[in-house]
Amino acid sequence: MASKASIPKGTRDFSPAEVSKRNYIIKTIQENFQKFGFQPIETPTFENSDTLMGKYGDEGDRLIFKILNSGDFLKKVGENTFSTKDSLKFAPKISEKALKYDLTVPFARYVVQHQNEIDFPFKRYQIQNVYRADRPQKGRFREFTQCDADVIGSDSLWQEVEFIQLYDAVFSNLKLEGVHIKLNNRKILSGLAEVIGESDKLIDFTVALDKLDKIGEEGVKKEMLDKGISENAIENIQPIFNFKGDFSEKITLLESLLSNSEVGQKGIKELKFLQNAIDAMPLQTAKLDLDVTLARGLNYYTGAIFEISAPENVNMGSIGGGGRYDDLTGIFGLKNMSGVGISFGLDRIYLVLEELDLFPETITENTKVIFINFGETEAMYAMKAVRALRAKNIAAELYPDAAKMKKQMTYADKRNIPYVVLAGGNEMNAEVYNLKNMKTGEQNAVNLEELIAKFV
RNA sequence: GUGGAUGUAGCUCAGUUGGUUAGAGCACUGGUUUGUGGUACCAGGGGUCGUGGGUUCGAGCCCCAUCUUCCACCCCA
Repeated sequence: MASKASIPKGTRDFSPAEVSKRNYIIKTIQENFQKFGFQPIETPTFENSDTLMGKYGDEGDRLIFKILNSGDFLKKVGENTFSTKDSLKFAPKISEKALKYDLTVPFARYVVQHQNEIDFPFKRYQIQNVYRADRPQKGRFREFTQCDADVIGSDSLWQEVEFIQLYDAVFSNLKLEGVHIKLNNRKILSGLAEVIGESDKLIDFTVALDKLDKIGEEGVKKEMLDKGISENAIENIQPIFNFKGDFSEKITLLESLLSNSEVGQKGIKELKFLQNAIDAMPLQTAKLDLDVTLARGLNYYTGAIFEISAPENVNMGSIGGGGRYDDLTGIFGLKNMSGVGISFGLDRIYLVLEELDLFPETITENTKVIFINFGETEAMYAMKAVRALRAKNIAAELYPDAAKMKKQMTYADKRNIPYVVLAGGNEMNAEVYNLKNMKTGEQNAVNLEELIAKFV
């Protein structure tokens, strides 16, 4: 029985127009990745479960798609495991593979596995789909595309500078103005936790702080109290709730706040380095912000943290993010490899460009000219011209059937094909082609040479 | 994983306190126009009202379950 045609929730089909638009974004990102010296790699769509499990925290484990083993896998499960009905214990017995959850962890695995073939520092980019068993929402899918660039094997802060410039270059090329590159540093967060004497609650502290723009000052304080952070400690960091001003003013404020924290001072030094570099080489369209409430990827980020927020007039969360991780490959047994990387969220950038109507108009235009089919001998005459045009790299096609003129014209119009050639008996005798501009309606007879010249 | 909305033609949506044969616009097909599309006019095709149960003489409308999509939380691109 034929089932109703459908796709799993959180996944999408892409129409020709959508693919064209996606390719436009991908091409822009890819060109810039290459311009900045990154080389492409690809990793499998699925990995061994133990490569992924435990790398993203408990929440992450829950969101990893697990792949059922092949064969009669239940036979291999012991009666004990079976009868306890404990999914956590049961799952690994029947599933040894999982869909990849992001590009960073598989990249770390790749680096460790191929360390002897890689020339460090290794600059790689990767544009692939990743999968999350999340509940879909606006701009949130279960299959989506990430575009990552990472450098591994260098702890130079110039890499951070380059990534800020890379973000700026891509969004400038896409004509997306008003993008904010939000910057923070794990060392600043550690410093803050340190000076209030709550270093052991760093994660709770930062996760709560991260919600400042969402639940407000009171909400954050309440969450901190709930997590066991003392009232006194919260008072000590009161200034960061009114953290206003430009980059320099914020740094000054942090300097006094973190004067007693060694790690905090280190974070400030890094921020200053980036600020100096960007001051000397200003960004084109993006804006660099210092945002101490930014706390993403704390499971592995150790230095800089980036997050890209869409222009304020669109309701979309972050459209990219990244950061510095000092020991990502350590979990796979390769120590002392500092890395830093960023990611572009293709699907969200798409939604933003769509909402702001920023896709170029010609993007869905592919075929430049279509030939009307008047019958077999006329089709042969047309096909010779089609072949000549294609030889010159011009996308041309012949309508396959000798259908009614109206139908063929409508087809050209719907396909957004800018030119139509009408060549019937009269034109054949005169050895010309009647070229019609679909936009202006203009029409004139040209010979084959002139026809080709129109398009090159 | 938690909470709240939603689903009627290919698409966007009407559909009265439950009452005959479920509508519109757009799209599609054909015609006005047998060598000219995008504008106009005429005609036509297309829906077991998400799915499965239930209440009722009678359900698109009420009840239950389930799925989809959307929104918020958690988390995140």
